[in-house]
Amino acid sequence: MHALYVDNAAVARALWDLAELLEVSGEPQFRVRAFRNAARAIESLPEPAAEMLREGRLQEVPGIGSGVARRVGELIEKGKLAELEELQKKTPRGELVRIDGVGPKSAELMWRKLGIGTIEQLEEAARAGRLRELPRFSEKREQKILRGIEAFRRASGRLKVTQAWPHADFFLERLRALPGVVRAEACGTLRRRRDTVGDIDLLVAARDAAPVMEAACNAPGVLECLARGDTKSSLKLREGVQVDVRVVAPESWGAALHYFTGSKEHNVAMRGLAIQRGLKINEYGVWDAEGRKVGGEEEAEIFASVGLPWIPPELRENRGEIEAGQTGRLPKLVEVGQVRGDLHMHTVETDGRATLEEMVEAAQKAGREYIAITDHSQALAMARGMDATRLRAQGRQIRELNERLGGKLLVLRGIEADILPDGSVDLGNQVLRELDWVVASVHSQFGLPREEQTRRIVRALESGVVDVLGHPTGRKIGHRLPYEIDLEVILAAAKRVGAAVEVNAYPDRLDLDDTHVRMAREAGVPLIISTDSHATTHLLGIHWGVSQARRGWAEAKDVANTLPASAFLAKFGHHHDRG
DNA sequence: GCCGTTTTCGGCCCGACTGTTTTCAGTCG
Repeated sequence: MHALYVDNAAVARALWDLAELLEVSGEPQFRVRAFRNAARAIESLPEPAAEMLREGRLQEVPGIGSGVARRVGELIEKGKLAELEELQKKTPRGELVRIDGVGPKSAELMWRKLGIGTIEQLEEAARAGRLRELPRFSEKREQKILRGIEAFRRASGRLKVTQAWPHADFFLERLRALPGVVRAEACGTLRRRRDTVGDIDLLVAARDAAPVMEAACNAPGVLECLARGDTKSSLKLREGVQVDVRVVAPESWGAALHYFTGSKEHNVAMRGLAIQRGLKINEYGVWDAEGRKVGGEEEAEIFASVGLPWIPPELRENRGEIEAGQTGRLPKLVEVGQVRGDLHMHTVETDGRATLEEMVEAAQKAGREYIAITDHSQALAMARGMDATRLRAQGRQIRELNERLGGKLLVLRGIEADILPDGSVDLGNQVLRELDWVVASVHSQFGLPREEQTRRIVRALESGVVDVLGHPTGRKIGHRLPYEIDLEVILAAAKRVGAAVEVNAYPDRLDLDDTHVRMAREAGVPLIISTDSHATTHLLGIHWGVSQARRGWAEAKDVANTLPASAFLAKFGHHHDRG
């Protein structure tokens, strides 16, 4: 049978769905967890699972055995899992467990007693106060569930950037290979690098649009063609993603790219400037009062026509970028190539999937000059957090490793220490002072009132042992809202004690986000962009964080880990006795 | 379902919080 195009994200998604449905069906946790582990493993594979399966190497991946391999095979052969479809028919309530505060037991109970099978029905029941009829449910619980639904909704229908890019790349590659295609790019929110995207907008420059429309609609993975015009088609992919493909003539490329990149607010402001100059900007070009075309092939021409330098897409939100351009004050945004250090990552010692040596090797390949190993501290029992003894043992390992590396990569002895509810930092100052690098993060008590949560974090910063506040707002995109904090107060405290704030590049987090980055920058608090890697492949994701920093107007000078190792250590090296 | 092997069976990160509990089930990380 002919093999279908099924990317790793799609395989992983099928496994996630399967795990979810098995969970609410009352399957043993271990079986459910096995599928989730496998899904995570597949998500972070450096190459297509389909290929590894064909070459018989898939089962070598930790977490993937014969069961998962068989299911991956079925997905590639048939594009679906019979078992999954069966469960979806029988067990429509799987999606309920996506809501923070709803687990398998509640989902099952709500289904059995109230017939609630979808998030929509759950919301309706919670609003109507019907959930409190259930045992162990209350009005308070209903409110919590409604908040969970809000967090889910805020990202629902939207894709995380990591999910969107592989689809965009897949199409771009195919489209660029077509004869007659001059250029092809992703635009819209994808090009502006927002943390989530609604749909995928692709722009193609070609003289003849028909072959492009043809190729797009018939690409593998296209479930249906929602609309097919002469120059624009909308496709729905099997994974539920919508892709819009638009073709323009090469001489309109720049104008169209600008137009479809947006944001709408930015475009409105730009067109306003054009009107002041007696010009008109549309997606085909820039036109003077007599209707003559005065530009449009290159994007820079659009900006030049209204007296602006080219503005990077990440800034195009009408948040002052036009004024900055007019006054020559556009920031020189940080670039991914400028990041030298990665200061947040985990190993098998706690909840990472790679060993210290594997992480070091991968970090070298990723081009880092220095890294910090920051496994969890003991308070995070779920991740097998380290006590002082294990931490010191790891420190000795790192010291030996540094000797062997001979300076090719500098490995800092670090930790991601829990900020306890009272604001103390797990493991205590004495132990932490032996380290080179301390990330401190909140992993518990997310629901504290704003003042208390703020005070907790400020107190941790004031301990003086914290180098950087990890994922400062705690959000998980599409799952958990940020916890309630007064970031201004926290930034002021960080500034006072000389601590940095993290731009966590992990795609589920992207925390700080763009607006918070800008606040930190304006408060004069250094940023640290780190991957929070739990596997070697995650180390390559630093650019997700760089994009958020760029959206927050960050320059290299605002990002401390763009410094060479020596300068970085001079800035943060208040510790001593470095290996 | 995955894993390891002194193991092809019998384990599988497990402690803390929350709410509603009158002793703990459910959820989270």
